[in-house]
Amino acid sequence: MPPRVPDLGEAELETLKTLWDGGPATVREVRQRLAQRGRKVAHTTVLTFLTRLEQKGCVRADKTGHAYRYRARVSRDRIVGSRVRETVKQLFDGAAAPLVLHLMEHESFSPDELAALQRHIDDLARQQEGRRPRR
Amino acid sequence: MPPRVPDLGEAELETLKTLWDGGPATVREVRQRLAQRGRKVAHTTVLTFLTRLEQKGCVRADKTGHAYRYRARVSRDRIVGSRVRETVKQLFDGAAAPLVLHLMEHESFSPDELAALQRHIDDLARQQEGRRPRR
DNA sequence: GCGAACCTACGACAGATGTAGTAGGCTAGG
DNA sequence: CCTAGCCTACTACATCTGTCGTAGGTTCGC
Repeated sequence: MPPRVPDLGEAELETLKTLWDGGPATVREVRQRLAQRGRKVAHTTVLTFLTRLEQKGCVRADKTGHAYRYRARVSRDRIVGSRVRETVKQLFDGAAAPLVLHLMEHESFSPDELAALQRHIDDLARQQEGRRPRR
Repeated sequence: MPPRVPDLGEAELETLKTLWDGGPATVREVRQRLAQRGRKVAHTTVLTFLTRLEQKGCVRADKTGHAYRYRARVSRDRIVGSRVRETVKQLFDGAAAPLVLHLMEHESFSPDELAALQRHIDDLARQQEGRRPRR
């Protein structure tokens, strides 16, 4: 439904993540969260991030007390989905399967993760079988 | 081994792709290939892309005849690998499994692709079994 | 030998992004 | 009340990227 997911810079995304993970917060708080994640920037820099995110429609600012409190207006899923799609498009011509293969070949998985993936893929396969033969 | 994979802009990546896919080429040829992919830009723009890619160490220019011929110096795998890693890091804190799950839930796969993925994942699982129990 | 065609080196420029300083306003404690 | 602190609105600026135009050298056909 939402018209379009705007492009976000790396720092902007990082900022948004602090809101998804820690809930609504003031500039000061966001700054602390960013610092914990290793991004140590000036107070006004954080304000800039938040302001730009607001212009892009990704966060909302509510006056509470003396300071504004910012909260995410787009879900993590939406952003993640669009970024992943973007990557798939750029690197694999839009085909997801090659990316999955790539990941299976170049990244490592714990036994648990592997089992989960197996289960998931089996489910997908079953769904498809159930749909195709059509009786 | 290579020190580092430099950051590439979207257009730069697109340009590199034409070299991977079609082999070494002149500015003129690269321009045509880009046009076919829907990116219609001026001759000098392509030259700029190629020049920047050269500065970043991604392509090499050989004087052949009157015009330079550019060829990729980094493999597609290296670039793809680093981009994927980057994405995984930014969106999933570096864990590949969640991305695979995400893809399985939000993207679609043909029966063939599904089968291939299944095979692949089973292989991985088998490998792990064989390594863990140790006899 | 000349002009047309082509080639590359530079310089430019706008927009996006990361980063920060300044200035002026509001708040709360004394 | 008045001051010390905190808050936000602006402005600024460097870099990176995508896009070109101009200018000057090279080549090739005639």
